[in-house]
Amino acid sequence: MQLDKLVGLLKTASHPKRLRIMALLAEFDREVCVCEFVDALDLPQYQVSQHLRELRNNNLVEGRREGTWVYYSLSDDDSAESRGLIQGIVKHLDREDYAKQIERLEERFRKRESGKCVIGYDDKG
Amino acid sequence: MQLDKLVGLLKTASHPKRLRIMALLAEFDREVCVCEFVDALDLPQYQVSQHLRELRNNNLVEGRREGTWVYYSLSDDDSAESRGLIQGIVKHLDREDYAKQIERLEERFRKRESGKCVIGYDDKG
DNA sequence: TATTCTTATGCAAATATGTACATACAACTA
DNA sequence: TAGTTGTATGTACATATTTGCATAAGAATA
Repeated sequence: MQLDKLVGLLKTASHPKRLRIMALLAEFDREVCVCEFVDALDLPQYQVSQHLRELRNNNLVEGRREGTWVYYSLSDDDSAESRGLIQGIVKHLDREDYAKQIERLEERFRKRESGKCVIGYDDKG
Repeated sequence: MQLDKLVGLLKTASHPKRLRIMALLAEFDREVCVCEFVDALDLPQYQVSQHLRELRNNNLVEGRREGTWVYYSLSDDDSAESRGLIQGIVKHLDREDYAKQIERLEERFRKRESGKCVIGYDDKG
């Protein structure tokens, strides 16, 4: 990987909220809806979108719109190499450190219907 | 690893100069003198010291003074876990991206006497 | 002690990043 | 078309990081 790209990846990953977003995506290896992140991470919607934009701009995640909802997953377009590195990084994160987030995300997954997200988020103001 | 610690590690690593310093340390798995870094990286001395301080503060490297000279190596005091992560990160760096630095460092190693650094650095102003 | 060499640090200016808010955009539904 | 809900973005402000420079501190040697 080129120096600049590796630096960009690390810089993007080195933020507590973004790291958790990536950890959740890696943990479940499954598409997650924006509103599910809002509830799981307990963040205002604009923050989730901002961090996802940052991750998108650095090719770490990709979004797929389905109607009103947008589902995110770890990027596939990008090299398998950077995906491997991401997995290698987030696996070092203590599970206790985001156990609550995992739990809340699972709770949200249970509320899906036919695998689709059907409810929004609690407004955090 | 705790969230904050992991974030700190990534943040510290996500700088082109520091990443190269760590890559060189990992590449040779050997103590490197400050003045050797100055020549290998072609950076002013104060910058090398500043980055090494940053790396030290985050427990990524440790310095050992021997007379006037100070030798740095990847931290051992710290958990083997973070050392493994560092190795995992720098191995993703294209060798071409710092081949020149490797070459210049090897050149400096050849100038050692009894394994000790005996010359200073070219002043970069 | 004075000098020289290697390394470290404090400070200020420039640059980048994070955060909050308002608001825009997109898609569905009535 | 208007209203509603989910998502995205632009802007402004606060905060952090980077950089360059001057200079200090540590250690050897004359």
